[in-house]
Amino acid sequence: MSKQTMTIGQLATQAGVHLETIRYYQRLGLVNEPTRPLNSIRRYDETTVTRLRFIKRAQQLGFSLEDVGSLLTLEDGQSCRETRLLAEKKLVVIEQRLSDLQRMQKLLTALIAECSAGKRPRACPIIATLTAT
Amino acid sequence: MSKQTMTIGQLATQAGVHLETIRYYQRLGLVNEPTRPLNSIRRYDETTVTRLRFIKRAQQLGFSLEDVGSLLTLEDGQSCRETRLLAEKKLVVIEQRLSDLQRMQKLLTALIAECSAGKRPRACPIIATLTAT
DNA sequence: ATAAGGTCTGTACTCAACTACGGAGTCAAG
DNA sequence: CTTGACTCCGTAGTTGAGTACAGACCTTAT
Repeated sequence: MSKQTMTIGQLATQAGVHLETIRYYQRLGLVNEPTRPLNSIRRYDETTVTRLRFIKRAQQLGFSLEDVGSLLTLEDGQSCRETRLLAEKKLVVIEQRLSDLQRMQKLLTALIAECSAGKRPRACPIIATLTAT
Repeated sequence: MSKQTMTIGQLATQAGVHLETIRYYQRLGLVNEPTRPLNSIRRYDETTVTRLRFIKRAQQLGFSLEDVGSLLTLEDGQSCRETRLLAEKKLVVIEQRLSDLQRMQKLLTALIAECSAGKRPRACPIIATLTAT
């Protein structure tokens, strides 16, 4: 573990998030709050930058902060059984999303190709891509 | 086009969304509001069910309702140029998400395999999966 | 040693995406 | 032809995820 050197402001710019967002995540327990030295301010290290970036990426994939919280419990794997159950549940969700995204990807690629080929504009059945009941 | 038969309540249960959510989407212009016959109520057809499901799936993939709105414009492809530009932009986003998800998938799969193999619990580097700067 | 600029703490505000509700109108089973 | 359930419309409340801010406390460059 690297030593704690950054102030919260530096942490925020490093991670590319708003400073207040960090405090918010701390309140939720997603990011830990280093103990504050007597009469001084808190310092952070690189691992927190990494964690913040992880949270943001996971959100873009459609996970809520609550989801992120449970993903993060995998990070400090407790019992094997629990870890495994959780991992299996998340995996199902991820595979569902993967296949949805892949379908959209295929469709968009085809659409672009058609346009490039100078075909006349035509309706794009994008809705159909995600329409498995 | 199939004929309009469903009431908004039936539509809601068919699509698995809250009735008020439908009205909300109508206000946003994501779902169209059929004209109301004189002194009667609106009726909907299957295509609206499909559209609602599409919206919900797209949201799970991390798209906002605004994003969804623009995806839906692809459905009635206007000019080829515009369609193509939009499609290309969306494709970039989708491919980024795909690769993030694939990394998580790999990791979780490996983790589950390890657990199944009866290895002792160990920390799972899930954060590392999404940590490309 | 002091002033400018960051940090701390708590509380309050914002915004997207719903969700609820009241009162009037409509439908359909008995 | 009534009565209970549903629809319409407008407006108000809720939840998740931040953002803003005030006033007191640190830090650091001069």
